[in-house]
Amino acid sequence: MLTSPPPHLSPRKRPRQARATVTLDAIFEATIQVLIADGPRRLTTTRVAERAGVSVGTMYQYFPHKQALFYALNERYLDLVADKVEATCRAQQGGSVRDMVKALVATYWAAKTERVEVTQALYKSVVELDNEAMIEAFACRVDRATATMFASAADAAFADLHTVVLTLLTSIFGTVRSVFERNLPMDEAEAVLRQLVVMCVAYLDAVKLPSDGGMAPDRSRTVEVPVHDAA
Amino acid sequence: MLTSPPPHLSPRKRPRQARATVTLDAIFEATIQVLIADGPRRLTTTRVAERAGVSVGTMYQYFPHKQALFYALNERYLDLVADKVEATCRAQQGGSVRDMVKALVATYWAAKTERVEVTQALYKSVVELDNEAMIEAFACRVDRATATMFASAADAAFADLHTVVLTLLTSIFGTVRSVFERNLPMDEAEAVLRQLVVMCVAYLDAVKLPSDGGMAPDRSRTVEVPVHDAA
DNA sequence: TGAAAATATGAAGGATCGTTCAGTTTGAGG
DNA sequence: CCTCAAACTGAACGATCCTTCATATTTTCA
Repeated sequence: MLTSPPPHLSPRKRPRQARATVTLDAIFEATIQVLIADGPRRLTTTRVAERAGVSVGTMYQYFPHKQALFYALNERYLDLVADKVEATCRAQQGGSVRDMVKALVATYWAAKTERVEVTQALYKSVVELDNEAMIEAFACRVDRATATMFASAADAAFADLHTVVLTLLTSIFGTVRSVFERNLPMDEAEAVLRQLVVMCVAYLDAVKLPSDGGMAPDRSRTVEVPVHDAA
Repeated sequence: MLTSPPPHLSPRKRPRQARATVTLDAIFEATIQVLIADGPRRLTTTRVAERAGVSVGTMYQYFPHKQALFYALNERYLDLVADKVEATCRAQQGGSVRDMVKALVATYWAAKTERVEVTQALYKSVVELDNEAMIEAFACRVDRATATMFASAADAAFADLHTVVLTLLTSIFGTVRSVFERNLPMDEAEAVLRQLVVMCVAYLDAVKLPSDGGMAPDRSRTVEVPVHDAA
């Protein structure tokens, strides 16, 4: 969590006892289930509470209002995805560009397909939520991890790494989202994904600096890419 | 409009007099404005009517309920975008792959940036709408036009045109959407767009069939790509 | 011009939903 | 076991909101 949520969206209190944690998890899971079953419009505080097996009042002990619940839910999810991407990036340090792209696409796709309905439900719950800051924070984490990874590539270097990474991630995330939106059948979806890897590799090959005949980039230590705050 | 909307979402009646047409346009425009100013959650039948300068009852003469209004609004918009893409595809018949990609990206981007707030507002209004069929219809039109265009390319041919087009469009549309979602500053957004073109061209170059030394594809007549219904 | 059709009005009904709070139950620590 | 804080309950309130319909106004056209 790079940035804490805006004050009006932050939780009321944190659970101190074990049962409270259980309750919170139940509320989150119930929210997802109601979102899937009834859609965002029929997602009601009462319905969520009922499904979670708690009373409405309990929800309001943790969240000042419905929006805060949504916010926390999405934040939880994005944090999880960011974790996975970061792990992948770490694992691919020093590898080939092709492997990096493959791993990146696979990781993101896996994270989104693990529970397809959840992903689609969350895409919808995002609406009407001041989630600019949240997305920004997510993007920041992923940008940084990806840039660090590509900076360590064994077989390529890039002049404008920032733009390259931005393009790559925007297109990967966007493409995956588009695949979900179009509701493509599995076989076509997977075909597009495979092609996406081809596309990204071809792109990186097109924009990489000409290799200096044998002088491989120094990989003796990990290059940390500085945080670049987009104003 | 390839498919008519599901019965429960179709308009109640069509305007027969001039003033009715004016009213309808006012309602659509008001919907957009309220969507932008107040967000989808505060978008109320009363508010829309008020902004449109008509009474609530008038709205219900044309739409059986609020959702139908949303549906019609989005359908209108998508039809417009599809029109533009089709026009571009027609204009690029027989050109080079690079020009085609450039034109495609430019057209889609222009359509979405013409009124940025509208685009973002509509992205949000789409939620919670049985718009699968609508998106499917849009995708169908655009897929077909794009496939026809690329089939006529002067400098390349493709083995699996269907998959290539699907990949290309999914990534272009997805990337544009992602750019909007991240709210990138204009200069970065445009940089990504330029890179996107590079990316697509590199991809097409990577998957095109090896040119048969001088035997250019027959461009004497336009090849119509058959409609491919995704079951 | 006059009647029929199309269009517009907006107060009122009915239903749902978010949120509160006074009171109860449960768990932790001494 | 006792006490206090933490956690939980759910009926009730107030605020909207969607939709209808009886009525009024405007346009068409014979």
